[in-house]
Amino acid sequence: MEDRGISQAVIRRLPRYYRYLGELLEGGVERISSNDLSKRMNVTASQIRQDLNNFGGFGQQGYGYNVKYLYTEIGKILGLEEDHNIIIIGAGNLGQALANYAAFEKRGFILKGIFDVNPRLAGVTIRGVPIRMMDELRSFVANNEVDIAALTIPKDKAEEVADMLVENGVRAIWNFAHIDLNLPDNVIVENVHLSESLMQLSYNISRYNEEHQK
Amino acid sequence: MEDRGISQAVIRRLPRYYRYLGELLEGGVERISSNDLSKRMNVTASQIRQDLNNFGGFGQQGYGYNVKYLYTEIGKILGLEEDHNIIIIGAGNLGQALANYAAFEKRGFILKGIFDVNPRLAGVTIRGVPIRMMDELRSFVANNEVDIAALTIPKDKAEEVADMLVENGVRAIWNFAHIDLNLPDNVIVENVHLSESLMQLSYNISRYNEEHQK
DNA sequence: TAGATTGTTAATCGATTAACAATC
DNA sequence: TAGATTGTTAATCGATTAACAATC
Repeated sequence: MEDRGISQAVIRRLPRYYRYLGELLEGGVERISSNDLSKRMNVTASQIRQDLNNFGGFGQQGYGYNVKYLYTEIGKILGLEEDHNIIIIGAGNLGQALANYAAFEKRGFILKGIFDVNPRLAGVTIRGVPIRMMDELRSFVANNEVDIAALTIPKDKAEEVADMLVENGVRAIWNFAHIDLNLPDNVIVENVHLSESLMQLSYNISRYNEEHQK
Repeated sequence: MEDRGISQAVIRRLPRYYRYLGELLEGGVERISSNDLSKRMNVTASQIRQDLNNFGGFGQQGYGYNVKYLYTEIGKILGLEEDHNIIIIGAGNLGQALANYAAFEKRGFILKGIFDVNPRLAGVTIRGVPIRMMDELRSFVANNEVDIAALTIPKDKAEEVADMLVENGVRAIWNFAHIDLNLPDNVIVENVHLSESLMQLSYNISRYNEEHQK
């Protein structure tokens, strides 16, 4: 999945802008300049203006940005106006954590199904959604509109399951398995590799200790 | 926490090299050239060689890289040779998911404590580690060697807890709360913002749909 | 030795920052 | 109007890729 013109570096920053604007909105702040926002967020004002102007001119000279308006517009850009049907494959702790993450629904991510191999979980319900057995997955996906599949299963099953999902129409995968999925170009994959994040942390600890001759 | 000279862009790629080399090792592959590795990993051979040469010359002209040796060296760079004592604050699904993630121990991340506010979890044990109540946290941290604290608590408590941890000697935080922690420069923070990851996925879906006039 | 492949320098590309004219 | 702040162009900085001499 390659991209039109806007770099993923910019995209990765949008949710953070969105979060800060949401907080400002809650705090009753009506408008904000790129300069004030830049101080809060620890980025340059220039970067904020450059990033936003990839999508249009949301501000007004001499005034700044209307918080509510900008918040809404970034939400639109991020696709949070539309609903997304999501299923979770793997009802282990991580899968359940995602399933219970209530804030999802607020943003239009609607939990449609949870799947696992463990028969003891059959019929257990999370936020009103029953855990189904894996052998139902194929027909479920084929017969329901599924926008996003979150994969919280062991890495040795991930590729196989992902292929099957894609075969049956799923076009976006949120991948928590420790593997790089090999999928057609028209499938969008977002990886969350927790162990890699932890290793990056570990690296930075080592570097710090070295510098300070622990 | 700023960095010596090696960019975080490079650091972020190291765990991925490490993963691929681990797989090659398991597969019994003895040596590999930057070119072959680049094809497997979908990066340029040039980038691999540049990245590695930030840390030293691990290869040999005409031969390539010894898989076992390179794997070990990257492990050292990432600090996986030393043990890291880790505690988890917040024993919800996400906290439990991390606690149960057995592969951590293999990499030298040793679970020393789990904390939660919920009295119903008091004394419950995960992988031999009892869940303790939050009011014990301060003295636990003060009296035990804690290298990393994983924060899997709601965002409104995160800042306060993080401050307390740092006050009591914790120098590295793996932050899952949806907030940017404001901590001294000598504290290392690694953020995992799942909602931002999901929004990035959502953005890419929207973009794809637009391009194909859904 | 000839062939292969690294380590490293140089060239290119992209992203960030600075500057400022436009304009509210 | 004067002041403030954007949108946008230009300058800088950093990261990636290409090229190739060194060398195993």
